[in-house]
Amino acid sequence: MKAGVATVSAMRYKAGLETKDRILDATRSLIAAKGLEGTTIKAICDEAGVLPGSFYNLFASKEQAILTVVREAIDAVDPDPRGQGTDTLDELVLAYERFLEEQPALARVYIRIAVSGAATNPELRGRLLRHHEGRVRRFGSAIQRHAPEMAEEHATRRAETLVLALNGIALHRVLDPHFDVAAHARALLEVAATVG
Amino acid sequence: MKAGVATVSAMRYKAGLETKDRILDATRSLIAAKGLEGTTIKAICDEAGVLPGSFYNLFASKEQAILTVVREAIDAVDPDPRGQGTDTLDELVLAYERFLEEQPALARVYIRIAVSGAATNPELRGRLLRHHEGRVRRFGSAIQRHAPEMAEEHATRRAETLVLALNGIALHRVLDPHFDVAAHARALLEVAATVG
DNA sequence: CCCATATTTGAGTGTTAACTCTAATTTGTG
DNA sequence: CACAAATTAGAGTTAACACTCAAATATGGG
Repeated sequence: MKAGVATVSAMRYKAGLETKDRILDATRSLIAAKGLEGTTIKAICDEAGVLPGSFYNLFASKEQAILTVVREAIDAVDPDPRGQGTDTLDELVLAYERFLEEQPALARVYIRIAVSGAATNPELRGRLLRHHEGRVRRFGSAIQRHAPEMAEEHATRRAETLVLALNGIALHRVLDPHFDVAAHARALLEVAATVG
Repeated sequence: MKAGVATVSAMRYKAGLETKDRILDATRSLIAAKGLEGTTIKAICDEAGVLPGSFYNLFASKEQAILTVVREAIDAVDPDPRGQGTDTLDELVLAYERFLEEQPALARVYIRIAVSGAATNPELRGRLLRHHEGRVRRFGSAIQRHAPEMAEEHATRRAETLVLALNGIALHRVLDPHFDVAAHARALLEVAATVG
């Protein structure tokens, strides 16, 4: 019955599953709104309408709840990581643009964790770097599909530049919620597509 | 003799000035290395070789010390904000590249604060946004100087895309200290310069 | 070298953080 | 509907946090 450090409930009843969802919802919106510093157990429990005892019945630690939300955010950046060879560059950029527009909380979590959490958690940093590399590969092959005459090395470099620029847009969105993500994503796409 | 909330020393002796420098050095490197969460009074004092009483003799609060370092970081991003009409685009990009390479601690402070501190401190967010706008203007006029036939609106948009992309590079540098900033800054410049 | 004042010391304050524990309650199943 | 297990309640523990203060010491102008 013991499962590592703390005993976490097996969640056989639906009440537990609903509570877990409420806690994750609260954690997600708190990280997005206040950052990691403002995301305390008390704040999470207040927002979720739950007491600390219930929290620790479902999560071994505060970090575990946060990491669950972070993994969710990382997964949400790419809509379909398995389909590796069909997306066009336009589709990839548009997908990221939609992610930023439609899931702003997750997008903010992604950026916040990239700069805050990665400093103290090496495993998380590795995960983010691997995720970045995967994204560059996808963008690179989309570029090569669009312009087959381009050398692979050149395409990869251009892909990385593009991904970094998109992250710059996401970063600025954290600072300025009114920032027009769509317009800038398209401006970026225009630049990237024009150059031979 | 009272100066607001707490009484901060007048710093007439050089001992106090040296201590203040050590505290600011410690604060800067701690924010860069561990983020805001890891930057505690105890950590600052240990690193600076000082006791809490000395800290509060020189700073009214922890926030004041952090804001001092943050202002320093914001100022360091632009080498000469007054010279408004002589820099070329190459020089502006190169200057940012050098800032990232030569003052990595300040660069990390800048990025960390942009996503962490700006959430809770509206005044800081406003300052960062104004700073961003100023940078976009400088980049925009450099572009127009280089390509006078370009419409101002178009130049401004391209400038903003470029600044955002550079911030994306700085963001990635926080994640990966081995990241080749120079190569990517130049790749970006190449793309921006090629397009008519 | 005096002495007003700047600076440092270091123990101490109150608060809040994460987390624990036992008892009470709710849930679904045989 | 009974009962075993899951879930919740809520007070309590421990540690770390930002910050204070009175006493001791160092500084440098006169």
